[in-house]
Amino acid sequence: MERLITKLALRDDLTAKERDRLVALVSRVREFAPGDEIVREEIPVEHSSIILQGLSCRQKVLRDGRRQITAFHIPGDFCDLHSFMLKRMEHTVLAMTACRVALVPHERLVQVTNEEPHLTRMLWISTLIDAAIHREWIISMGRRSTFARLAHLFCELFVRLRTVGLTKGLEYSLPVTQSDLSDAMGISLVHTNRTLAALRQRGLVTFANRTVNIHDWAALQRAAGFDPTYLHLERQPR
Amino acid sequence: MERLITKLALRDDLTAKERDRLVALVSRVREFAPGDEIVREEIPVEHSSIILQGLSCRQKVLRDGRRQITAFHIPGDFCDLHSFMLKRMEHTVLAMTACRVALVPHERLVQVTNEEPHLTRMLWISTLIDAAIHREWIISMGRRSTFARLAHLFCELFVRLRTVGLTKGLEYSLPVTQSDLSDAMGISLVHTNRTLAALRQRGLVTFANRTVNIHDWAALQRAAGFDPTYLHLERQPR
DNA sequence: CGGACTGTTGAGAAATTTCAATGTTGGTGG
DNA sequence: CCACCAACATTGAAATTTCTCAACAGTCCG
Repeated sequence: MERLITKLALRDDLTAKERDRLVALVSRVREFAPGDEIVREEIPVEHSSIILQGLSCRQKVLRDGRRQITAFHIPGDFCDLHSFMLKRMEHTVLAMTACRVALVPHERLVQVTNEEPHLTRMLWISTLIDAAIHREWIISMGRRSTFARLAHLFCELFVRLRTVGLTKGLEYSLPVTQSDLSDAMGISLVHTNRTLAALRQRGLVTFANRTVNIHDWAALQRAAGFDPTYLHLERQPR
Repeated sequence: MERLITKLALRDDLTAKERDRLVALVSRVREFAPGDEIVREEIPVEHSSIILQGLSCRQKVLRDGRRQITAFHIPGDFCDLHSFMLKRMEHTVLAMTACRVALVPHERLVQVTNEEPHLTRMLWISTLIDAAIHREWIISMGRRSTFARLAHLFCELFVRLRTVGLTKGLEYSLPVTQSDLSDAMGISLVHTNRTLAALRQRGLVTFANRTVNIHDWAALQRAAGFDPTYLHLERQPR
């Protein structure tokens, strides 16, 4: 929870009361094993989930079996806050590692949004940033080379993980397979493998042993066309 | 404004007072010519925009000149409600036709969100649906053939326009060029042209004279893998 | 009538996928 | 401790998709 609060507080101050209300949202904590579905497509839910520990992703499997990952959720992410209002989920949220997840009953969210307008706006913002990340992915998939696209993802995750204290220097853990990366980038596994090799050879970044190691942060950003503005990490009173 | 209210009311009832407050949000109405920037990237704004008439898009131009369209905004869309909280915009909103736009000062939005929690949730929902549309685009760009991708776009726009009464039968006006479609789908102009020809030849849909004509709605949906659930058009009390 | 914008077509080049084989690693049971 | 298995990563090569370049046609409008 500390991480969620840290993230929200980046954008505007939270009062002690607001922090308390956030903490009180949680009804219980659940553990998921790698591969478990945290939220299953189609099944209406009565609570939203905050990732406390572990990595999860939002994905959709098409009828022909192809899979697309639309987002990664890291600790501190309110990963399906939107299910609070859009009960029917079109996607599955999948635990990629062991995950510890805080469950927030929707009726508590209704209460909080009735009583705490400022906190409501702060939560709203976090969903708006999710949308901004989606737009950046669309740009990546549409108009960036696979090389730049992968570089951009590594940049995005680096910045997001750093905000919640999950990087060490220029290194961070990204416990996914190359196949997962492929499904996030919309390319084939073979091509992912070759593009990773190219990123490595150019001395930008290495992805090995489920760890991302950035060799040249400035060059990586340049190659990716990465501009962190869209993550809205600066203070912006609401 | 009627269209915005229609759309919101699809999901849950709005009281007369809430409708009035929505209408009272608007400070003035501006007209834009085709090609005008309704919202310019980087420039902090003090109001949000509701499209009353005309077609606009959200786009980003990369340093190398390539362009990606991330969304189309149709009449009734609160096209940059998120700027209310994320002042710095990373994208430009461009008028593709002559547009009539209602301007909503951010301070009125703060007031409304302070005083009308239910209406706030309804507005929040509309941004969540924008995000759901983004995710569907990511899926399209990542894992659907260009054929299915274009088909999917035509399905999406058909359903969205129909909700605000802007279709006639299986036909609707889509005043964009093939080049615009290319920049939305992340493919080249030539390839767009050929894919449109294929859609036409297979008897699914024709795009000509800036008009989309659906020949076989069932087959088009099937080819696109289109499932309108993500647009959340059913009633869902909040 | 001419020019600007848009749409169409052909053909070679480049990116990406698919298929298929091989290498590597880490865990497990004997 | 080791053989073996499963999952993951790597590589080569042909097939396919998509892009780029380039030319030309159609339309609208001043």
